[in-house]
Formats: sequence, structure tokens, C-alpha cells
Amino acid sequence: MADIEEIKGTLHSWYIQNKRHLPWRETTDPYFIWLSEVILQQTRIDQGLSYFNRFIDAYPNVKLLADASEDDVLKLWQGLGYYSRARNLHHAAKTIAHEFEGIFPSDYKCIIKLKGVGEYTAAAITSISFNLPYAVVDGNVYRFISRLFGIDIPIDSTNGKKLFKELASEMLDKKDPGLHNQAMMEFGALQCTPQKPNCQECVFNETCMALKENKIDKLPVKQGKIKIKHRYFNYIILTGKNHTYLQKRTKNDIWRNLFEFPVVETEQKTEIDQVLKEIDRFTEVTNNTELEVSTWQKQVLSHQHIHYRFIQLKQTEEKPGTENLIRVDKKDIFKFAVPKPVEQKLTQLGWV
DNA sequence: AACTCGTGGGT
DNA sequence: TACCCAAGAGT
Repeated sequence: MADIEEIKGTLHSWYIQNKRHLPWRETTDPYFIWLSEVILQQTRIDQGLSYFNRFIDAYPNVKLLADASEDDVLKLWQGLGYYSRARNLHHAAKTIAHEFEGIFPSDYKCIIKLKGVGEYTAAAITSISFNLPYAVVDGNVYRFISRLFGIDIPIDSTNGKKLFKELASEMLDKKDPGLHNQAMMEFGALQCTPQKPNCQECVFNETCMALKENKIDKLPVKQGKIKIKHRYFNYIILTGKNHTYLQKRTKNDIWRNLFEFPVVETEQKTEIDQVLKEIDRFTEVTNNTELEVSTWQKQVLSHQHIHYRFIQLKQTEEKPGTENLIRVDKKDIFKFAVPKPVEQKLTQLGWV
């Protein structure tokens, strides 16, 4: 095996030649680095890039983000998923504005205390923005290191996390930790890819243990397997000529603090009549005509499959419900952050 | 420490 | 199709 210094040099050169040009690589401002790192958590660059640009456009500095409303921040985050990131981002912005006078903290211990900033993000910000020697360990780094050294300890085990963090720290180039960390991740993302990496043209194809032992497709090892839960949402669209009703999801559940049509959740695909009984919670069915029911569709989440359909009831006589329904003019619906199934329905209806 | 939180792309 | 995975964090 080549020594660590040689590996670092090879990686460094590879990065200089192959790195992608991205907006957050044009700056070391910790606000922009932080924003990009939170957006990119569990998210591909292709998916997050436009969100980054919209956020720095809407909130050019941390104070402006802190002064925004959570509803507005969530609206800008709509479609990106893992909405706790947006809520925590906003919360942390307020912390920085109020406790640090709007100046982004520069040491690891302060940064990692911010909501939504864990070990990975704290290491990324401190190394890239402040040139501090903290090694990042993300999915790319796990994959690259496990293959390079032929390590089959599960990356999602306690021992595995500890070992990979130690190895990443050993490999870290303390003279340029920011460049090194980004090189590790970029290499994992572009060269040492999850499926079918091009090992023939890899700069480490003579040092990589996994390639030598023909174990590329077996590394890294993951032990955890998630169990999928099925849920059934009957969305009730109550409409008048120019309005409808929305609710805010305030429980500790998926899509927390996003808006949606009032929903009747059932154990399975229930008969319409059964659901209609529940609708009396919202309004009186007898005053509604023209019932329109969509087919079932499915939204796949990490741990859940949400089966959903829309039951549209056109009201001839307005009867506001009893359960915190928000009466919304159709022309104002675009202001609300909504989950993907609702967004698609709104688009189909031509309301957004 | 296991579980939960979205969405989209690739095979 | 069904599965994997993606610049992880909070509880």
C-alpha cells in the first residue's frame, strides 16, 4: 500500500483537475458554506443547486434569514425534503443573529451547537471557512476509505463510525483541510461511485485494496435495513367558487409545519362512505354536491409509503369547519409550503 | 442506539 | 419492479 502522504498528493492533484465549479466553491464565507452544507445533507448537488441560489438571493446574509418567517423559509425549501433542515436552519440563524451579533462563530464547539449542525457539517464549515483541521466523514468518505483500505466493518455501526472517523482524521491534510475534505468528497461523488465505478481509469487502481481483492461491489458494508410503513391519506378538497381550505401539519410527523388539504388518515384503502362520515368533522356533507374522487397514488418516503387520493367536494353553501381550517383564496395558495402530493394536485387543478 | 425525517435519479 | 443511495441530524 502506498503511504498516506502519496495518497494525499494524488488525491489533491486529481481534485484540482476534476473538481466541479460550484457557487459555494467561489467563497469561504461561513454563511454560504453553512447554507450549502445543510442543503446538501442527503441531497444530490443537481437537486440542491437551484435551492442554494434561491436562498442566497432571498437571504443574502444570516440576519435576513433570521428575520424571515419560518413559513417563508419552508416555502423556499418546498420540494427539497427533510424539512427539519429548513426549520433548524432558521432556528440557527436566529441564534447567530441574537447570540453572536450576526457574526458566524468561528470555532468548532460553537458551530456544532447550532441546530441542524452535526459532526459532518461542523467539520465542513470549520475546515472550508476557517482552515481548521477537522476531517469530514460523509457517505462519499465512507465509501472511498472502505474501498481504498478494504474495510468491511459496517459504516452504520458504532465501531465503524469511530474507525472511519479516525482514518479520515489520519488522512487529513492539516495544511489545507478545506481542500482535502472537498477532494475526499468529490472523489467519492465522481470517481469512487456507489455503482459501477470506473476503476480502470482510477488514479488509485494500483493501491485500492477492494479492487485488488475484487470487492468493489461489496464495499462499503451497511447493516441497517429500514422497515417500510404504509399509510393512507384521504385528502379532502373543500371548494367554493374562489376558495378552499388548508391545514397546517403541526404534529411531530412527516412534513411538519407544511400545509395540506384537510386529511382523513385510514388504516387501509377505505370505502368512500366511511371517509365521508369523517368529513363531517370539517363541514356538513349534505350541503355539498358534485363529489369527485381521484384514484389512489403513492408517495415514497424513506420509511413510509404514503398512499393518497383526493376527494373534492364543491360547496354550494359555505360552511366553515370547526378544526382550524384556514380559508384560502385560490389565488393565494402559492404562498403556502406544501408537500409533494399536494403540490402536484395544485398544479393539476391549475391553482398554482 | 435504533428510529425517523423527503425527494429524485439510477439500475 | 423494487431497491439503493445521496455533502446527516435529532431524538
